[in-house]
Amino acid sequence: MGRRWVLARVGRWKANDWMPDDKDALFKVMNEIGIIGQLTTTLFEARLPDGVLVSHFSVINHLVRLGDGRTPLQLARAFQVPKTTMTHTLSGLVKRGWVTMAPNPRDARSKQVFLTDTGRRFREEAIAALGPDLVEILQRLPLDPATLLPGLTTLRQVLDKMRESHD
Amino acid sequence: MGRRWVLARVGRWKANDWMPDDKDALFKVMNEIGIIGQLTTTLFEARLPDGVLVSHFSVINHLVRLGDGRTPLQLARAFQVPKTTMTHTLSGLVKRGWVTMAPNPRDARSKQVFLTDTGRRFREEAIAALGPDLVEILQRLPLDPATLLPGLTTLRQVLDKMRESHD
DNA sequence: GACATAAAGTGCGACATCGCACTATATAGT
DNA sequence: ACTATATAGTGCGATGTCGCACTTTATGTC
Repeated sequence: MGRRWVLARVGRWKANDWMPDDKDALFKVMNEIGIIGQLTTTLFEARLPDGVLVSHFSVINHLVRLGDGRTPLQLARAFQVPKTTMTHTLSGLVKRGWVTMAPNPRDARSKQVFLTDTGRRFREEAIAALGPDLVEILQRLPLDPATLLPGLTTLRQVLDKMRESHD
Repeated sequence: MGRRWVLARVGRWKANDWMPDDKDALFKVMNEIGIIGQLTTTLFEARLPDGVLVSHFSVINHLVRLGDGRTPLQLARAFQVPKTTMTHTLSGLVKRGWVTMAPNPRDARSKQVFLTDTGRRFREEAIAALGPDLVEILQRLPLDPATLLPGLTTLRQVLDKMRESHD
């Protein structure tokens, strides 16, 4: 189990004691996002079968939505993880019978990843298992999550672009 | 190095093919948040000295802001990590000379964590090193980050409350 | 005060992440 | 075609995260 740190757990900063307002606000936003991401991962992972990680679900989900037959490297790039990490994650999926690996007829260096029926079923069940939590959050949340989406998407796109232009 | 997965890297879902609108929106929000958290961690860690993690900065920052003399367990709770993880993180801080550990005079089972001058200086430098990135993000971001803050804070509070009431 | 129970910290082992280096294959330049 | 370079995948080792169990000390009960 890797993961789970955040810039600084525990909210509330005295604004402006070391940063101008806008930098301070951005830092706080990133901080809150880190915490929420941490809590979300923990929450979701608690709903998955023992030993199954968000990484496993994410890959299966990706294959269901965008189509299987992808190569491991394509998946590694899609998730922005090193290819060694993807090798490891895929080996777990193979072990559980959720995907199969086949040689890529177009390129003998490469492989293709295919979903199995069991794999698709795992995704359905994981989504169903998460449902009640989403409902509970929605019940407690005094705002429409859709209102947050545009701003977050914009922020993500900015960060993505920066990553591209920097490395 | 632990962590770094997100519900599903790669944006764009066909809305509504498996979830009602509001659940779908919430899922997307959590997804974006996971990705942003991942990118933020990577970005910040690239600005820290080699081998220094966000966890190290977070603990030092916490001690500077809320005062040192805390016990390891208090810190573990503040960051929502197991106490073994905090032991490990603190040992790294001691090794680098950024904190010292002293027996707690109030409770012989326990210790207290104190900042050193070097530790405070590390924090200053880390913040300074992150500054240019924050500026660049602000320049590229076509919105005021402060507008995102209330919604995110609300969402975090809801998730925090749920965690309390569930375990 | 003696004793059961709880709490603080840590050693250890399991496992995830990821950099490095290596093999096998593809592609480019001549 | 031949050779140099680049790319796909994986083994290995280092390190972070975290559950379990253990030691030491505190607290609560009689």
